Amino acid sequence: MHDRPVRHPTIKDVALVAGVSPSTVGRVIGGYGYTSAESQQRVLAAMRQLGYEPNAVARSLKSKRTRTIGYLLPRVTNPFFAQIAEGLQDVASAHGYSVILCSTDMKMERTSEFGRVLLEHRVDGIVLSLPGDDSVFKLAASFTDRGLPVVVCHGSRRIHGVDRVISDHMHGGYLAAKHLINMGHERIGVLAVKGSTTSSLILDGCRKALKDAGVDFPAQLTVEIASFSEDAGCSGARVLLMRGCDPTAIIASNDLIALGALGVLEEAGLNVPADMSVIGFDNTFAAHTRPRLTTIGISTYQAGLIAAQLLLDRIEDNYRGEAREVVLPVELVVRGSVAPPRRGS
Amino acid sequence: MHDRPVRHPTIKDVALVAGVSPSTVGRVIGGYGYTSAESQQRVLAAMRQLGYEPNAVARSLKSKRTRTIGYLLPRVTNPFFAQIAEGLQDVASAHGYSVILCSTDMKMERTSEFGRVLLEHRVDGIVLSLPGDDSVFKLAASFTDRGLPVVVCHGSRRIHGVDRVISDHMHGGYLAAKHLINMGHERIGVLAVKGSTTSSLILDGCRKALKDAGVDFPAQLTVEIASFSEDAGCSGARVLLMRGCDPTAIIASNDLIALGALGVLEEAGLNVPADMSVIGFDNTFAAHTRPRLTTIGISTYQAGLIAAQLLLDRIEDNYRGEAREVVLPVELVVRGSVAPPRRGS
DNA sequence: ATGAAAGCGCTAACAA
DNA sequence: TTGTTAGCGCTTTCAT
Repeated sequence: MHDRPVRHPTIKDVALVAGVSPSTVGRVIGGYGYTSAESQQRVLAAMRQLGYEPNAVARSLKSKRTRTIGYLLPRVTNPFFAQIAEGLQDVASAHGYSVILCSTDMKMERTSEFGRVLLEHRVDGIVLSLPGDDSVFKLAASFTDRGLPVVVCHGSRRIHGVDRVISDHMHGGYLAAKHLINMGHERIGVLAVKGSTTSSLILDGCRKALKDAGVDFPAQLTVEIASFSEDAGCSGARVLLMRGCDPTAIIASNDLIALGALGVLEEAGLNVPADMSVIGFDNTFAAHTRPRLTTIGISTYQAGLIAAQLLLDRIEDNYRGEAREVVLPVELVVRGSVAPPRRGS
Repeated sequence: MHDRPVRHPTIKDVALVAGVSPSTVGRVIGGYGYTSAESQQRVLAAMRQLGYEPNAVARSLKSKRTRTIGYLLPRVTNPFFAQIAEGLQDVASAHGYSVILCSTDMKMERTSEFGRVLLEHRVDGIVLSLPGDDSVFKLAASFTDRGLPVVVCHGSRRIHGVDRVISDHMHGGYLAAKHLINMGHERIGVLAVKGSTTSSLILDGCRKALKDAGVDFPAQLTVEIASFSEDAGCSGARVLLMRGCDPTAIIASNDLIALGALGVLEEAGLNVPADMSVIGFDNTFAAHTRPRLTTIGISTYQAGLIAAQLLLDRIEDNYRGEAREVVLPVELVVRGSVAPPRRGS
């Protein structure tokens, strides 16, 4: 119980036990240089006997590489980012890298604090999934200035000189609107998050689909909401219902928002999809709602994998060209929240 | 663009610019020993001028503390663990610690690999949220053997000499069953995960409530399922329906399982809660389903906070006594998936 | 109040 | 093939 930290055996201890010099031990462990079969056996035996674990800290000090990457995100509890994190981590650990989690809770102060810590820890690279306000640019600069590779994975706008993985949100918006139009809808409300690049791309997509179909899209049908949250979805849906523009369908900027809308519609005595169709976005919660949400599927896990890959390319110096941009395809996932509009409405 | 890693300024560079010795710079940064106001000013100015960031790696090598903790969990994409992670990280970062995320995907091999990496990285402590099979004991021992503090946060059984934070699952089972009994239910099916301590505690709680009420609880009403997943919930619900024991309510071992059951019931043409009541467990998805799930609320975020606190106590040597166990209270969260059983059924 | 110097554990250039 | 040595950036003891 009262076992105070046992000193870890060092390369020197191993050398002593094996009866060779520390550098020979180093060579065996590192697998470089020449070592006789005999030395190898003895070193290996000594390592096992002592339970030797190489000290990554000392190694990093020497090599100036920590085999550690930082992931800055709004909140891990949002499945969208958790899935990215999972992807990141899978690739990272397959390459012997560890991931430091930095869930910023969208607080500016915490974010820059995390930035400082990551810098001090001398991480080898950073993945960013943060909303695209100006502070992100400064943050990213604080990394790139020091030659640290950065990859943006969803969230912010393009940052000069930084690799980026995103999804084709505009096409997502297009697909959603198209689907509704095909079902016969003509008055489609959109819940868009104010200041969000993602939302404005979705809107662009919707506009294109509506224009292609020759359907009108008055400004009234777009409601600006404060955030990508269920609460914001509630308020947004209420506003939309009260505007009197009489929509027969709603496109939300993410599933959480759609969830809020679903609740409000239920309260209002409207049946989904009979009285009102709803389309979500991102496919995080869509399978779990009732009715199940028709939504736009985003390959978040995949995005995480690719982001890690791009980052490792830079870290291991396998790529040093211009900033790359990977745009992942999205897909319409049809479930049960869309139906043709009621006749005469 | 082609900015290859710029060398970080060191304490020596700062010393040179400030016109003092490296040790003086060290004293100013570390805030120990004596330094004249004048030196302080010059050092601070030099630091700012050079954009100096202390090197945590070098610091750790010297101090033998990395201010880093590891979190081993099954999957970040499970909100239950994501919430714990969030809590952990909040406390950790408030104390200047970073969290290394180790999402094991429940693969034994990956788990021990992560263990090795954490050991090599010389983390100061470890939080474990892993299922309680025998491998966890070995894993935990590999840490404690080296004097590394470990805290278990949900998941496994008690590990000798290791602090632990859990929730009162048994009482949760009791509350769930009691609630159903109060509504008039007498044949309550339980979906229990095979080999899970949590599930067996929930079962114990149910048994107690049923016994208190003098209600029979034949073995048939308990279905063993393979995992805490939606799929397992589906299969479990199907089995339960086919057994002919005619339950009027179901208690699931977590919300995800309940979700699966909800789907199966819907397919079977059964209305929830009119034809069948359902109670979830853990309150991760409950608010988002339709009907909204009545469930047992677990304070996961809180658990993360406390786990981090216990761990930091050990790390900073503020506590060195016997293993502690914190049992968090649970609560019944009433939503819309429970109603009295149909008359005559 | 400040500087010089040793050493944390490892790597790597050089010597033997 | 192996050993010796210097040094990564920082902390800290010991002199000054």
